[in-house]
Amino acid sequence: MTALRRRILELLWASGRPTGAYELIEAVTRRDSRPVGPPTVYRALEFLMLQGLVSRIESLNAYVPCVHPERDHDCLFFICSRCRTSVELEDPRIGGLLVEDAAVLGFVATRRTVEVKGMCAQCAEVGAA
Amino acid sequence: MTALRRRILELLWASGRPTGAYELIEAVTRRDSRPVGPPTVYRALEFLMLQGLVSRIESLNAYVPCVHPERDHDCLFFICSRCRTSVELEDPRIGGLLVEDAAVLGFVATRRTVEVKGMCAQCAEVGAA
DNA sequence: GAACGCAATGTTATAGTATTGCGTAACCCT
DNA sequence: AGGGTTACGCAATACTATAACATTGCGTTC
Repeated sequence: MTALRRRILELLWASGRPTGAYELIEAVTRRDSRPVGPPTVYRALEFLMLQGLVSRIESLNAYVPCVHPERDHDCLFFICSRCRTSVELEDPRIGGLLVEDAAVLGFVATRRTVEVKGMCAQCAEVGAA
Repeated sequence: MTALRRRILELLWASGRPTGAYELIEAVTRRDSRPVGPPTVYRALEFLMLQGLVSRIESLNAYVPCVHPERDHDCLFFICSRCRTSVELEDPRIGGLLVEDAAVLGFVATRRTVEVKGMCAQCAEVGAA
Protein backbone atom coordinates (compact mmCIF):
# COMPACT_ATOMS: atom_id res chain seq x y z
CA MET A 1 0.00 0.00 0.00
CA THR A 2 1.68 3.14 -1.25
CA ALA A 3 0.82 6.78 -0.68
CA LEU A 4 -0.91 7.09 -4.01
CA ARG A 5 -3.04 4.02 -3.49
CA ARG A 6 -3.99 5.09 -0.02
CA ARG A 7 -4.92 8.51 -1.30
CA ILE A 8 -7.20 7.07 -3.93
CA LEU A 9 -8.87 4.80 -1.43
CA GLU A 10 -9.39 7.76 0.90
CA LEU A 11 -10.89 9.80 -1.89
CA LEU A 12 -13.29 6.99 -2.67
CA TRP A 13 -14.39 6.78 0.93
CA ALA A 14 -14.70 10.54 1.14
CA SER A 15 -16.78 10.73 -2.00
CA GLY A 16 -19.62 8.68 -0.59
CA ARG A 17 -20.80 7.54 -4.00
CA PRO A 18 -19.53 5.65 -7.03
CA THR A 19 -16.75 7.73 -8.50
CA GLY A 20 -15.38 7.74 -12.02
CA ALA A 21 -11.72 7.30 -12.78
CA TYR A 22 -11.42 10.76 -14.28
CA GLU A 23 -12.98 12.33 -11.23
CA LEU A 24 -10.31 10.62 -9.20
CA ILE A 25 -7.63 11.84 -11.57
CA GLU A 26 -8.83 15.38 -11.05
CA ALA A 27 -9.12 14.98 -7.32
CA VAL A 28 -5.64 13.55 -6.91
CA THR A 29 -4.19 16.18 -9.21
CA ARG A 30 -5.88 18.94 -7.26
CA ARG A 31 -4.89 17.60 -3.89
CA ASP A 32 -1.30 16.90 -4.81
CA SER A 33 -0.95 20.01 -6.99
CA ARG A 34 0.69 17.89 -9.59
CA PRO A 35 -0.73 16.29 -12.68
CA VAL A 36 -1.55 12.62 -12.46
CA GLY A 37 -2.16 10.66 -15.64
CA PRO A 38 -4.92 8.15 -16.30
CA PRO A 39 -2.65 5.11 -16.21
CA THR A 40 -1.49 6.00 -12.74
CA VAL A 41 -5.00 6.04 -11.38
CA TYR A 42 -6.15 3.02 -13.32
CA ARG A 43 -3.21 1.03 -12.02
CA ALA A 44 -3.97 2.03 -8.47
CA LEU A 45 -7.60 1.05 -8.95
CA GLU A 46 -6.56 -2.29 -10.37
CA PHE A 47 -4.42 -2.92 -7.33
CA LEU A 48 -7.16 -1.91 -4.92
CA MET A 49 -9.62 -4.16 -6.70
CA LEU A 50 -7.23 -7.09 -6.52
CA GLN A 51 -6.97 -6.53 -2.79
CA GLY A 52 -10.72 -6.52 -2.50
CA LEU A 53 -10.69 -2.97 -1.19
CA VAL A 54 -12.55 -1.51 -4.11
CA SER A 55 -15.18 -2.70 -6.53
CA ARG A 56 -16.02 -1.50 -9.94
CA ILE A 57 -19.63 -0.81 -10.77
CA GLU A 58 -19.87 -1.90 -14.35
CA SER A 59 -23.10 -0.18 -15.19
CA LEU A 60 -21.68 3.17 -14.10
CA ASN A 61 -18.04 2.88 -15.09
CA ALA A 62 -17.33 3.89 -11.56
CA TYR A 63 -15.59 2.67 -8.45
CA VAL A 64 -16.61 2.25 -4.84
CA PRO A 65 -14.77 1.17 -1.71
CA CYS A 66 -15.85 -2.21 -0.42
CA VAL A 67 -17.57 -2.26 2.93
CA HIS A 68 -16.18 -5.61 4.04
CA PRO A 69 -12.64 -5.59 2.74
CA GLU A 70 -11.64 -8.27 5.19
CA ARG A 71 -14.19 -10.84 4.09
CA ASP A 72 -14.23 -12.55 0.75
CA HIS A 73 -16.64 -10.37 -1.07
CA ASP A 74 -19.58 -11.23 -3.13
CA CYS A 75 -20.72 -7.79 -3.79
CA LEU A 76 -24.23 -6.89 -4.67
CA PHE A 77 -25.02 -3.27 -5.37
CA PHE A 78 -28.17 -1.23 -5.20
CA ILE A 79 -27.66 1.94 -7.13
CA CYS A 80 -29.96 4.93 -6.89
CA SER A 81 -30.47 6.59 -10.24
CA ARG A 82 -31.60 9.75 -8.56
CA CYS A 83 -29.00 10.57 -5.93
CA ARG A 84 -26.25 8.48 -7.45
CA THR A 85 -25.44 6.68 -4.25
CA SER A 86 -24.94 2.97 -4.01
CA VAL A 87 -25.42 0.50 -1.23
CA GLU A 88 -23.48 -2.69 -1.01
CA LEU A 89 -25.07 -5.79 0.38
CA GLU A 90 -24.04 -9.34 0.94
CA ASP A 91 -26.47 -12.09 0.18
CA PRO A 92 -24.76 -15.47 0.01
CA ARG A 93 -27.95 -17.04 -1.33
CA ILE A 94 -27.46 -15.26 -4.63
CA GLY A 95 -23.94 -16.50 -4.99
CA GLY A 96 -25.27 -19.95 -4.22
CA LEU A 97 -27.85 -19.81 -6.95
CA LEU A 98 -25.32 -18.51 -9.43
CA VAL A 99 -22.97 -21.34 -8.62
CA GLU A 100 -25.82 -23.77 -9.03
CA ASP A 101 -26.83 -22.32 -12.40
CA ALA A 102 -23.22 -22.27 -13.51
CA ALA A 103 -22.87 -25.93 -12.61
CA VAL A 104 -25.77 -26.81 -14.86
CA LEU A 105 -23.94 -25.19 -17.74
CA GLY A 106 -20.57 -26.67 -16.82
CA PHE A 107 -19.46 -23.12 -16.44
CA VAL A 108 -16.54 -22.30 -14.16
CA ALA A 109 -17.27 -18.96 -12.58
CA THR A 110 -14.53 -16.60 -11.51
CA ARG A 111 -16.22 -13.28 -11.01
CA ARG A 112 -19.72 -11.98 -10.69
CA THR A 113 -21.40 -8.67 -11.17
CA VAL A 114 -24.79 -8.08 -9.62
CA GLU A 115 -26.16 -4.58 -9.86
CA VAL A 116 -29.67 -3.34 -9.27
CA LYS A 117 -30.74 0.10 -10.35
CA GLY A 118 -33.68 2.02 -9.02
CA MET A 119 -34.43 4.45 -6.24
CA CYS A 120 -33.20 4.36 -2.70
CA ALA A 121 -35.59 4.72 0.20
CA GLN A 122 -34.92 8.42 0.77
CA CYS A 123 -35.34 9.36 -2.87
CA ALA A 124 -38.41 7.20 -3.28
CA GLU A 125 -39.99 9.06 -0.36
CA VAL A 126 -39.29 12.47 -1.77
CA GLY A 127 -40.77 11.77 -5.16
CA ALA A 128 -40.26 10.40 -8.63
CA ALA A 129 -37.12 10.77 -10.67
CA MET B 1 -38.95 -2.14 -37.01
CA THR B 2 -37.02 -0.45 -39.78
CA ALA B 3 -34.45 -1.85 -42.19
CA LEU B 4 -31.56 -0.48 -40.16
CA ARG B 5 -32.81 -1.89 -36.89
CA ARG B 6 -33.50 -5.24 -38.45
CA ARG B 7 -30.04 -5.27 -39.96
CA ILE B 8 -28.42 -4.61 -36.62
CA LEU B 9 -30.46 -7.29 -34.95
CA GLU B 10 -29.48 -9.74 -37.69
CA LEU B 11 -25.84 -8.85 -37.31
CA LEU B 12 -26.06 -9.49 -33.59
CA TRP B 13 -27.61 -12.89 -34.17
CA ALA B 14 -25.04 -13.70 -36.83
CA SER B 15 -22.15 -12.69 -34.62
CA GLY B 16 -22.82 -15.36 -32.04
CA ARG B 17 -21.16 -13.44 -29.26
CA PRO B 18 -21.42 -10.12 -27.45
CA THR B 19 -20.63 -7.46 -30.00
CA GLY B 20 -19.42 -3.91 -29.48
CA ALA B 21 -21.19 -0.93 -30.94
CA TYR B 22 -18.21 -0.02 -33.08
CA GLU B 23 -18.02 -3.49 -34.48
CA LEU B 24 -21.63 -3.08 -35.51
CA ILE B 25 -20.88 0.29 -37.04
CA GLU B 26 -18.16 -1.29 -39.14
CA ALA B 27 -20.32 -4.23 -40.09
CA VAL B 28 -23.25 -2.11 -41.16
CA THR B 29 -20.97 0.26 -43.04
CA ARG B 30 -19.32 -2.63 -44.84
CA ARG B 31 -22.55 -4.34 -45.70
CA ASP B 32 -24.33 -1.23 -46.89
CA SER B 33 -21.22 0.26 -48.52
CA ARG B 34 -22.05 3.52 -46.90
CA PRO B 35 -20.73 5.08 -43.74
CA VAL B 36 -22.93 4.84 -40.69
CA GLY B 37 -22.22 7.03 -37.70
CA PRO B 38 -22.16 6.03 -34.06
CA PRO B 39 -25.40 7.80 -33.13
CA THR B 40 -27.28 5.85 -35.75
CA VAL B 41 -26.21 2.54 -34.32
CA TYR B 42 -26.58 3.59 -30.71
CA ARG B 43 -30.12 4.74 -31.40
CA ALA B 44 -31.00 1.49 -33.04
CA LEU B 45 -29.55 -0.41 -30.10
CA GLU B 46 -31.52 1.71 -27.68
CA PHE B 47 -34.68 0.91 -29.58
CA LEU B 48 -33.92 -2.80 -29.66
CA MET B 49 -33.22 -2.80 -25.95
CA LEU B 50 -36.49 -1.05 -25.21
CA GLN B 51 -38.27 -3.73 -27.19
CA GLY B 52 -36.49 -6.39 -25.17
CA LEU B 53 -34.85 -7.77 -28.28
CA VAL B 54 -31.34 -6.96 -27.22
CA SER B 55 -29.48 -6.74 -23.94
CA ARG B 56 -26.41 -4.84 -23.09
CA ILE B 57 -23.65 -6.65 -21.23
CA GLU B 58 -22.30 -4.00 -18.94
CA SER B 59 -19.06 -5.67 -18.09
CA LEU B 60 -18.14 -5.93 -21.77
CA ASN B 61 -19.66 -2.78 -23.21
CA ALA B 62 -21.25 -5.08 -25.70
CA TYR B 63 -24.64 -6.14 -26.95
CA VAL B 64 -26.38 -9.48 -27.42
CA PRO B 65 -29.73 -10.51 -28.83
CA CYS B 66 -32.13 -11.79 -26.20
CA VAL B 67 -33.11 -15.40 -26.41
CA HIS B 68 -36.64 -14.92 -25.14
CA PRO B 69 -37.74 -11.67 -26.66
CA GLU B 70 -41.38 -12.57 -26.14
CA ARG B 71 -41.17 -13.08 -22.40
CA ASP B 72 -40.45 -10.39 -19.87
CA HIS B 73 -36.80 -10.90 -19.41
CA ASP B 74 -34.73 -11.11 -16.36
CA CYS B 75 -31.51 -11.81 -18.03
CA LEU B 76 -28.62 -13.50 -16.42
CA PHE B 77 -25.44 -13.92 -18.40
CA PHE B 78 -22.57 -16.32 -18.22
CA ILE B 79 -19.66 -14.92 -20.13
CA CYS B 80 -16.64 -16.94 -21.15
CA SER B 81 -13.45 -14.95 -20.85
CA ARG B 82 -11.70 -17.32 -23.19
CA CYS B 83 -13.91 -17.70 -26.25
CA ARG B 84 -15.88 -14.51 -25.65
CA THR B 85 -19.24 -16.17 -25.96
CA SER B 86 -22.09 -15.61 -23.58
CA VAL B 87 -25.00 -17.73 -22.52
CA GLU B 88 -28.22 -16.25 -21.31
CA LEU B 89 -30.22 -17.96 -18.63
CA GLU B 90 -33.40 -17.30 -16.77
CA ASP B 91 -33.57 -18.01 -13.09
CA PRO B 92 -36.55 -16.35 -11.47
CA ARG B 93 -35.23 -17.26 -8.04
CA ILE B 94 -32.49 -14.69 -8.39
CA GLY B 95 -34.91 -11.95 -9.28
CA GLY B 96 -36.92 -13.01 -6.26
CA LEU B 97 -34.00 -12.68 -3.91
CA LEU B 98 -33.06 -9.33 -5.34
CA VAL B 99 -36.57 -8.06 -4.82
CA GLU B 100 -36.47 -9.36 -1.29
CA ASP B 101 -33.14 -7.67 -0.57
CA ALA B 102 -34.34 -4.47 -2.17
CA ALA B 103 -37.41 -4.50 0.05
CA VAL B 104 -35.25 -4.66 3.15
CA LEU B 105 -33.53 -1.49 2.02
CA GLY B 106 -36.72 0.22 0.94
CA PHE B 107 -35.18 0.28 -2.49
CA VAL B 108 -37.42 0.42 -5.54
CA ALA B 109 -35.73 -1.62 -8.24
CA THR B 110 -36.18 -0.87 -11.89
CA ARG B 111 -33.44 -2.76 -13.67
CA ARG B 112 -30.98 -5.46 -12.81
CA THR B 113 -27.68 -6.60 -14.20
CA VAL B 114 -26.40 -10.04 -13.37
CA GLU B 115 -23.27 -11.16 -15.13
CA VAL B 116 -20.96 -14.03 -14.32
CA LYS B 117 -17.55 -14.31 -15.86
CA GLY B 118 -15.50 -17.44 -16.14
CA MET B 119 -15.00 -20.28 -18.56
CA CYS B 120 -17.65 -22.11 -20.50
CA ALA B 121 -17.78 -25.89 -20.51
CA GLN B 122 -15.97 -26.31 -23.83
CA CYS B 123 -13.15 -23.97 -22.93
CA ALA B 124 -12.78 -25.43 -19.47
CA GLU B 125 -12.35 -28.85 -21.03
CA VAL B 126 -9.66 -27.71 -23.41
CA GLY B 127 -7.53 -26.04 -20.80
CA ALA B 128 -6.76 -22.94 -18.83
CA ALA B 129 -7.08 -19.39 -20.10
C1' DG C 1 -51.20 18.75 -53.93
C1' DA C 2 -48.90 22.08 -50.70
C1' DA C 3 -47.97 22.53 -45.92
C1' DC C 4 -47.33 20.52 -41.75
C1' DG C 5 -46.06 17.12 -38.12
C1' DC C 6 -43.52 13.43 -36.72
C1' DA C 7 -40.26 9.64 -36.45
C1' DA C 8 -35.99 7.94 -38.05
C1' DT C 9 -31.73 8.72 -39.81
C1' DG C 10 -27.54 11.47 -41.29
C1' DT C 11 -23.56 14.42 -39.98
C1' DT C 12 -20.09 16.63 -37.32
C1' DA C 13 -18.03 17.24 -33.39
C1' DT C 14 -16.93 16.19 -28.87
C1' DA C 15 -17.23 14.01 -24.29
C1' DG C 16 -16.02 10.27 -21.44
C1' DT C 17 -13.52 5.93 -20.37
C1' DA C 18 -9.46 3.00 -20.71
C1' DT C 19 -5.04 1.04 -22.44
C1' DT C 20 -0.40 0.62 -24.71
C1' DG C 21 4.29 1.37 -24.66
C1' DC C 22 8.20 2.99 -22.95
C1' DG C 23 11.19 5.25 -19.73
C1' DT C 24 12.65 6.20 -14.94
C1' DA C 25 12.70 6.20 -9.96
C1' DA C 26 12.38 3.79 -5.62
C1' DC C 27 12.85 -0.21 -3.09
C1' DC C 28 14.55 -4.60 -1.57
C1' DC C 29 17.79 -8.21 -1.25
C1' DT C 30 21.98 -10.23 -1.16
C1' DA D 1 27.25 -1.39 -5.22
C1' DG D 2 24.88 -4.51 -8.47
C1' DG D 3 20.71 -6.51 -10.14
C1' DG D 4 15.95 -7.52 -10.00
C1' DT D 5 11.32 -6.06 -9.08
C1' DT D 6 7.66 -2.93 -8.43
C1' DA D 7 5.55 1.33 -8.86
C1' DC D 8 5.12 5.54 -11.09
C1' DG D 9 5.51 9.32 -14.91
C1' DC D 10 4.34 10.57 -19.40
C1' DA D 11 2.68 10.82 -24.21
C1' DA D 12 -0.03 9.05 -27.33
C1' DT D 13 -3.88 6.66 -28.72
C1' DA D 14 -7.77 3.41 -28.65
C1' DC D 15 -12.30 2.57 -27.42
C1' DT D 16 -17.10 3.83 -26.00
C1' DA D 17 -20.89 7.07 -26.04
C1' DT D 18 -23.53 11.39 -26.57
C1' DA D 19 -24.76 16.26 -27.94
C1' DA D 20 -26.42 19.23 -31.18
C1' DC D 21 -28.22 20.15 -35.31
C1' DA D 22 -29.63 19.09 -40.23
C1' DT D 23 -32.15 16.15 -43.38
C1' DT D 24 -35.21 12.67 -45.24
C1' DG D 25 -39.43 10.26 -45.86
C1' DC D 26 -44.03 9.53 -45.11
C1' DG D 27 -48.67 10.14 -43.71
C1' DT D 28 -52.32 13.61 -42.62
C1' DT D 29 -54.89 17.68 -43.08
C1' DC D 30 -56.81 21.21 -45.39
